[in-house]
Amino acid sequence: MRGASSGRVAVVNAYWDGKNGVVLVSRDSQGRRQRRRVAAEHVCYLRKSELKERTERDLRASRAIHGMREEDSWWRVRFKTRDLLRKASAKPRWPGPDGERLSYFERAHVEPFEADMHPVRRWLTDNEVEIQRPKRCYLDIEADSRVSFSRKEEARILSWAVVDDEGKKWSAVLEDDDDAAEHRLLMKLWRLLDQFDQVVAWYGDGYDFPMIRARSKLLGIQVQWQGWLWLDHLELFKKMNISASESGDEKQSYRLGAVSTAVLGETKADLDASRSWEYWAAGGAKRQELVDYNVRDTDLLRLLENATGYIELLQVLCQATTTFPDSRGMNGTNYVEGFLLKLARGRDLHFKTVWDYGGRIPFEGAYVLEPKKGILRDVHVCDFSSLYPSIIQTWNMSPETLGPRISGSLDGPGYRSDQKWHKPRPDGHCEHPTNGWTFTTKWMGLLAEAVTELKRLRKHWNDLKASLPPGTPEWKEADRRSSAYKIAANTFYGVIGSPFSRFFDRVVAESVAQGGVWLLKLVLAEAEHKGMSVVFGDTDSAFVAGSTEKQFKAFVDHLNTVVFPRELERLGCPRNDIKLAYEKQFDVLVMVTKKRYAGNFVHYKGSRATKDSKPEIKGLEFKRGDTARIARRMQEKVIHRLLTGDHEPQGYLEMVAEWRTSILEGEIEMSDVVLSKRLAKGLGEYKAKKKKDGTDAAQPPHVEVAKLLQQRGADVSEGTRIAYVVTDATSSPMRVAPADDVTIEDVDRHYIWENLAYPATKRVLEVCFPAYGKELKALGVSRPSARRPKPEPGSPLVNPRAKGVRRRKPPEGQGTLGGIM
DNA sequence: AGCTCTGGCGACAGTA
DNA sequence: TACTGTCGCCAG
Repeated sequence: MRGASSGRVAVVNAYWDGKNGVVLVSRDSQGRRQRRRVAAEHVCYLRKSELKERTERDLRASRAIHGMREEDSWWRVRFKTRDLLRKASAKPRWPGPDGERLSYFERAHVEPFEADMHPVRRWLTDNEVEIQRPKRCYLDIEADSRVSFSRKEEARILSWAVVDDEGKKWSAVLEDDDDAAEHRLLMKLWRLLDQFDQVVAWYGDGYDFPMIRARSKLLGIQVQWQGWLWLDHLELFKKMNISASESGDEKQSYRLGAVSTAVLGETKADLDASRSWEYWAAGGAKRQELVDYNVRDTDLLRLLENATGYIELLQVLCQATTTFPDSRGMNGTNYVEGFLLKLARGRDLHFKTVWDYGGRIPFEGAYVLEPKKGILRDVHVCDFSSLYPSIIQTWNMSPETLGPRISGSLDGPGYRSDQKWHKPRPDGHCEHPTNGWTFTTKWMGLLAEAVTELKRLRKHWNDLKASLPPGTPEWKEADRRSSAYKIAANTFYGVIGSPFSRFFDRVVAESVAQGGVWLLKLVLAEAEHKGMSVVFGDTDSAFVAGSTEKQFKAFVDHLNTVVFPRELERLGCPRNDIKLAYEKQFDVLVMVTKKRYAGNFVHYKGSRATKDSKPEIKGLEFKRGDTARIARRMQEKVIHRLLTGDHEPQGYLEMVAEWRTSILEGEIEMSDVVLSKRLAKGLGEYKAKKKKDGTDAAQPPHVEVAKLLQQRGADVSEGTRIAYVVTDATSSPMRVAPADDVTIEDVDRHYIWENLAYPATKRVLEVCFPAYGKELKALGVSRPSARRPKPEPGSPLVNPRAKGVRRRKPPEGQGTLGGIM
């Protein structure tokens, strides 16, 4: 075993027992699970220079203290329990006799560092540790469907299925509807799980995990819950897939069925799980159907992992950051902490205590250029490779490398806003280009080192991606992995900017972002200087027209070899990791607004686009999961036509007019018009505004619908997607209904056209054909207005059949939406 | 053991 | 009709 020979301890899991022990779980060379208990260390660090003799004496004499020892310029003070440590270091809930809310250490004028650190993280940090690959299984359970989700703990578990990595399957089903049978069912599950370390379930954190935990407790089954790595596959999928998914279709639903269809082309077993009880109660073949369904569903998780590799990716990330691959391991603050604390060992560095959230401290972020809108030809795009990580490296930015500020604005009475003060830059420091802060160059900062490894991994997948034709499945796979490392690398910056993190440093975070603003503006200015035309830029990318491919390549080279080195040297940067890359060219680019555009590739990093290459679409409704499908389809159609080079407005007006008629009069499917939005918080947390007359104002439609669903006992916890339709948009607030409550006949057709379907397409056409604004606008009106004179019968722009009037059936066998569906 | 960040668009409810 | 505040989702 590698762990043993290199003096490292290999662990597959570890947990705190809640008192004074940390339990280490390992796999020995035969693959057997071993448990070992070590002491939990409840520790904080105090600066020697801050600790007064009197306080030191107090601490030594205190019965709360286990002991203290010197470590370089720090005192490491070990408390007997975590509670005692918290008492000494956290702000007390109530004021003391003097009316002040001060902790013991605050009163002693010494700042405790890392006091809140979890005992497991403490152990992982202080020891040479290797995170082992867990034995993984996938789990899914079926429970009594008669019990509403909100009372799910009262539902009896009917069956479970477990599948391992190789596809070996286990399952069991409830024998009788009583506690003894359920007890047997769960005992079988726990005995099986005992051979695994990691349990993966879809929406596990929201359903399966709390469920088996609650039922086991209820039935008196004692298990050491923390002995497993519980991983919610859905949450992981969302985190990793968000930047890889192509259209809003993929985001509309994260139900397992929808995701597996999108990723695997495979549909969930055909069984209505909301009637699980009936299947079970019927017994015999019906009951077996339920079990088969349960097993197949579980196996989908394994197949999904085979197709995406996301769990493997998490494994890689966790091993690199000394973090366990469970749901918490996905958390950025957590794995960044793991990585940085390890890196800080032996550097005489410790980090602040974060018992409580210190409050938001906002800072300035990236620069987004107002785009040139409409149809643009031959646009070249360059972008900085891993911009924020490179900035961190180049200026050696890190909380502990921050030096003095040497310039700033002279604001106050008597000064103009552009007047600045300056001091000379001290030796051994480099200078931020715009905010006056300096960073030492005498040693390498923690952040810079951390970022280097992630950049290396990302480069590997990016190189592969660039060698493949854009849009192909291999390209997408490489893109997915490269995105995951990008997410991780950018997380380091994000965590520095997060007040929840012990590494939070507003100055450093803002310096990173503003370094990016300065660099991007350098590029834009240079392009203008070279006579090119800048059409857009966002954070780390510049969109430029008026250049040939060769010229643009030379332009990028010039920046890399002349401009950046010159400017960075002027600022005293110790190194230059800034690299601009020629990313792609579009022959047609439809620019709608900031962050919303569609482009047709000529090439991507030199790889020529093929017939099968899909266009790049960003930010538009097509990409969004909270839009109506009909809006996405229409917009997609228009975008594709525009990108093929058909820029004749008349054809588009006709196409829109046809769609308009179809939507107002033809047949539409519910799935075309359903809206689906996530509850971003619990229902009670939404702002409840009062109207001027003192009555309650309406909340957003999806929240109103969620309130209704809650009354029926449905799951409306944070994160739930609420599917709804608008049944009458003429009233304010609009009348809405849960999608499952109504049929297409109940949906407000004018609303569909005027608000759901057309606007997304209209905005695209408006920027492309500004001369046709009037016509495009007129097409958007369908509802007869009481104010307007009654339209002539047969007028092309007004639907003669108001809502509720029976519609004629469309001709047999004809697509109703002009063939777009 | 709850929490990467900022910038930005568009939908709605409500006000003036 | 223009504007404000809240919300969700997306770009980077």
